[in-house]
Amino acid sequence: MTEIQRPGALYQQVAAAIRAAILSGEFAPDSLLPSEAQLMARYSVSRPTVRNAIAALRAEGLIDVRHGKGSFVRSSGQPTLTLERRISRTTDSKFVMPNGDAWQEAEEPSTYRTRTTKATGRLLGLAEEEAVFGCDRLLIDAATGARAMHRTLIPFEVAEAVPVLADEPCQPPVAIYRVLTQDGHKLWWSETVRARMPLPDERTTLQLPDATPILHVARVAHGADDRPLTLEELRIGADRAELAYRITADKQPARRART
Amino acid sequence: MTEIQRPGALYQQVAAAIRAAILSGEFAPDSLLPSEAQLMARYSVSRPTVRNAIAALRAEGLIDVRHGKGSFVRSSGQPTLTLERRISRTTDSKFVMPNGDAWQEAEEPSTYRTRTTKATGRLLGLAEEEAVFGCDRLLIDAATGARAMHRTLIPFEVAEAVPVLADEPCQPPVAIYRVLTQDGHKLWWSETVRARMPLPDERTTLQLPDATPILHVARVAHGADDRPLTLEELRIGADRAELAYRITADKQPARRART
DNA sequence: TGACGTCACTTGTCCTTACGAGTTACGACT
DNA sequence: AGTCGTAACTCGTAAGGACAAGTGACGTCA
Repeated sequence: MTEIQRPGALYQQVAAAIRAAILSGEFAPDSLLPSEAQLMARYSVSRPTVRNAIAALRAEGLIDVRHGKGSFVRSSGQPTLTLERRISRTTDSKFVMPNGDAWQEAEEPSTYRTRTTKATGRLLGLAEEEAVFGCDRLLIDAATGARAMHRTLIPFEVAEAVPVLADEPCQPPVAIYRVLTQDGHKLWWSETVRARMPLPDERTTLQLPDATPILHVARVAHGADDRPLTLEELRIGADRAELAYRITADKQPARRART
Repeated sequence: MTEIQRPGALYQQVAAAIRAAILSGEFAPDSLLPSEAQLMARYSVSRPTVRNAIAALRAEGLIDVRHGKGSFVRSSGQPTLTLERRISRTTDSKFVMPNGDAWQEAEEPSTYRTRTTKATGRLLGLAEEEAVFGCDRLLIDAATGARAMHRTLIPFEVAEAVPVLADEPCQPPVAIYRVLTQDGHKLWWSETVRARMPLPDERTTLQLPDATPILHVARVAHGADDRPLTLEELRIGADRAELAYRITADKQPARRART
């Protein structure tokens, strides 16, 4: 089991041996791996080689290393927080989101004026550098402790058409949906999901472990004429959260794929 | 601009300086960074320190390094392949998926018998180690060259109820939908989206660059009594693909969040 | 008994040196 | 003119040493 294979660089052989030992169950989840010194002796390699192998396994998200303690097999921990991306209406015409009341706001949401980037502008049907209201929230799931960054963007043009929004643009999403509906819009939403590695500031505010990507969800609320009204961005560590959608077949034949 | 900040380890200061230079635009996307030797001179540090800083930036997905050539600023490349996760029915009762005909199959799909894992069993409403049909496909997008791994799992019980499936279980998803519908099922689908770092074999078959997570989508087709019928898994590099969903408000009030 | 200091262990950082391997361009030889 | 080898660059791998910093246990001292 501790044998070293032929192919590739030495540190890759060491990494492959440790990886195989982990996947085979020889090293159980949450258990302590041999120390660097022990691995040096076990495979007869130098410390840089061992550290290089360990760095590779960290980048794969297989192990966690704690200064002064050692390397631990990461518990792949399937069960996570499932975010149901549905929106419902109650009988008294309020909007409700399945996970809505499980989140706690870590601090007062901060409102500000900002401008669209190329990406956010495209989603809102605006050019770059258009003025919008922004509202940032840091959400914490009460049960799991999972953290999420939430941002709402509202174009000035949309807010000005709805006095309640222009007056207080930083409201919870479901409240904004209600206001827009009362303004005569029949809402539907489009979401795009992306995954990427976090920037350093996202890594710290979301308290992410090594090699943990984030899910980046952009939800656009569409109203009359299918015009984009608001944009919500949700960023959450992919180690603890998954997204859930419901799909039903629509009747129109799909248009031809890109020409 | 080449100044080194105070906080943290030397290599982190170097990494922060380079990162700031990239984000400020001093180093444009796709441009060549200074070589390791030049960075050693610029910051008066040793080569391991420079390499450690570069390794940190690689893990963040900010740069790509090519052996013998140098380090390049990764073009953050927003525009990607958008996978519309919708399902439509044509007038002649076929099912169509928006991106369906843009994919090419890299090789013959392989059918086999396998068993559910804990995760796939849960999604199919089965226990662990239940026998199922499996069908793997490697898909390549004709336009962008993006690669995706696709797998369909069909429980024996479901296939046996539909002779066409038991006879030839490895059919395209839309064909399976049609067969199930002709068998009397009124279909709807649930999808769960996760992101994680790829395993080594996924890294190679999907040809992923460094620090690139994968999107892992599991789609379950539900039929009569909302019983799970089939499971499709799609794995694709998050550097080139994004998922798109459409949401409409449903009427039922959402149940209380977990107690 | 309690508090605290020390020590032995862990990983983190940083340096020096050496050579292997991929890339490119230049120049000499045919 | 064309071909090919070499040289000079790049990053990759590997070894050695030294010290800093976090952790936990043990033992001493009050």
